[in-house]
Amino acid sequence: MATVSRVVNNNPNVKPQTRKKVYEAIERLGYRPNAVARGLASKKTTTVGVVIPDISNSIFAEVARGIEDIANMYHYNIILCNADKKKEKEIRVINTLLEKQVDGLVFMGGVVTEDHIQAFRTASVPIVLCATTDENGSIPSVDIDHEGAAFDAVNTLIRHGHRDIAMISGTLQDPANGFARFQGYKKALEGAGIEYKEDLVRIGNYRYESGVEAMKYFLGLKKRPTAIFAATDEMAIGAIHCIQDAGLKVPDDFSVISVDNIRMASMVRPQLTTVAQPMYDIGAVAMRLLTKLMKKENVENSQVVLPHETILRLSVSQVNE
Amino acid sequence: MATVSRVVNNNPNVKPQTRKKVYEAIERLGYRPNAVARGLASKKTTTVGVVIPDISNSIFAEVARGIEDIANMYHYNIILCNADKKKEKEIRVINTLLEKQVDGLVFMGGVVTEDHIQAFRTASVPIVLCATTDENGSIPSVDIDHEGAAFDAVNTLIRHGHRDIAMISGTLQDPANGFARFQGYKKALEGAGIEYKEDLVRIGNYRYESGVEAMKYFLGLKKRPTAIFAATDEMAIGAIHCIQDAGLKVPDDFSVISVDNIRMASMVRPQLTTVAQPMYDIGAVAMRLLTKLMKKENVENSQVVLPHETILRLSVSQVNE
DNA sequence: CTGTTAGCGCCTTCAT
DNA sequence: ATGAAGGCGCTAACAG
Repeated sequence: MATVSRVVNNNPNVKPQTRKKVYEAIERLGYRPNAVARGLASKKTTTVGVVIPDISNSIFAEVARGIEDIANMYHYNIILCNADKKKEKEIRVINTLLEKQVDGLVFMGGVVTEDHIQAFRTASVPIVLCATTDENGSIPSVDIDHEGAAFDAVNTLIRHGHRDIAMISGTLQDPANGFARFQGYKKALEGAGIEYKEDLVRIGNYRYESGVEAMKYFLGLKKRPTAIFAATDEMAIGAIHCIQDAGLKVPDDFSVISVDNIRMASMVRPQLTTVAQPMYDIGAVAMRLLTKLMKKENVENSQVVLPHETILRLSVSQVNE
Repeated sequence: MATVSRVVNNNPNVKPQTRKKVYEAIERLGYRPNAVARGLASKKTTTVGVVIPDISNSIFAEVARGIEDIANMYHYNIILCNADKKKEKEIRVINTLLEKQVDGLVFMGGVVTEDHIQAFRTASVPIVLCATTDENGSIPSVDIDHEGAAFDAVNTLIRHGHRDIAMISGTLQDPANGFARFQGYKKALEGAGIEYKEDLVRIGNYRYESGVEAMKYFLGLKKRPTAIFAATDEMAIGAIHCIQDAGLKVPDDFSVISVDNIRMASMVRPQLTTVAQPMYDIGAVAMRLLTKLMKKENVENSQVVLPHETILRLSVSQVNE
């Protein structure tokens, strides 16, 4: 019994011959170790929980791949739980995961509220935020500088001579993808001495359709903007199609730029100019950080901000006077 | 101790007053039940494992949503494991999931080989295949009729007067998305008395880029086809962009049709005509089937085939002579 | 309705 | 290098 345990756990204190015999018996009997019993006895499950806000969002899917590759590398299993963008469900899966005795948790995307912090606080295992942060930075996290990314996006518009720049924003309640990107927009305008006009901002929900809607509104303006900054690629693509469906052209009639660089960004015509966030790396770095935390290694910086990069493609052009 | 167990498990045999007291204590102590210990004692984990071949494929993501909604409805947790389209990894996660004592397993997408069947055979819990089937139909499954879907797609091309119809296929090793769809193509041609020509078929890998490549090849043909049938929407979209980048038009110069109906199909211009598979429903029905199996209810039909439907959009037109 | 008693299958000392 | 024994936290009979 104990010897079998040793063999299964690669404990060196087993005579090679015995080890071989055990393996044979395992094979013959079709023995499969019971991870539940093992977890109970050893108080470790070698699995980490990952809560993903929306499985059908390709950004999170890519982040998840990064998480997973690193997890596998360190021999952790991961159990992914979808939370459907619902706060209530997020809290629920966090608790479920904790009950399942995961050795660590990564919380992806999503707004981190006081209730989340509360749930995290009761956990006895390390937690890292991934592609999101909490406002007061008390929890280890890996993300990009959303405001900076937005700032850069709007600035490339400005450098192309645009001054009438509209924004399709996400909800301002969302500190990262929403509010921070909006702040970046405002600061870029301010930096260029361009007046901020409220009717050049529409709030969308990050998805394609809301990009279409917002653009319809801008097309209806008496004084149309010459460029559109969308908080996400999906909304930007919606805007592009709305423009095209109206018989106008990108970038001739409107330049459009956004933030994310999802796969689809290079699968539209014209290909989308956008500020890329390193999705895979965000996941990978977050998981790496978590492994350190789980091993109680001390980490110097637990609030990591990964660099973004502007990808020039074909949806932005010099403004034509 | 036992009483606490009763209240936590909603056993009715507890005086309401005692129940209340227990809840208070739970609250006060911040007690969180240990699902691992519970699983060991009760021999049930109320979780089902889901292996997803490729988390960044939106089809599987949508199927997963169907699985999840139904799982939640029946109070099962699900643990999603990505397998990266690698057979070896698929087998590994199946075993991991089984070691974790899941109460059931859904295996999504992917080719079901003899090795898979072998792994399934050692399981003592029910398994259902989802968006795939095994060749001899010995395992419960939920899928569409891939051959029929492809047949319908090619037929709508034929009804629009096309006779020079090329196909961008998946690998013929894949029985469902590959071989079956290819068979549907051939049968449709046959049914219309059109000769099958080998150089009108290219093998892709289901992804956008391979659609582009295949289309480049067709554009280079001395006698070009007038219509393209792609085995997946992604490849179809690649083909469309390849056509457009060559200065030609869809559907004026080429009609294109495919199978899947991913979200992106209506997010391209022209919007893609395609044969829709009910992704969410495939997941939902599979999970429902699994719940029945787990409860040992008897099911009449464990090989369910869901209907597909042709969605006419703008990428197919009458052939111009 | 509530408390007592065995395990669930494994890991981990402690002897041998 | 191996075996014996206790216990991980909970559920499931069984008494009372």
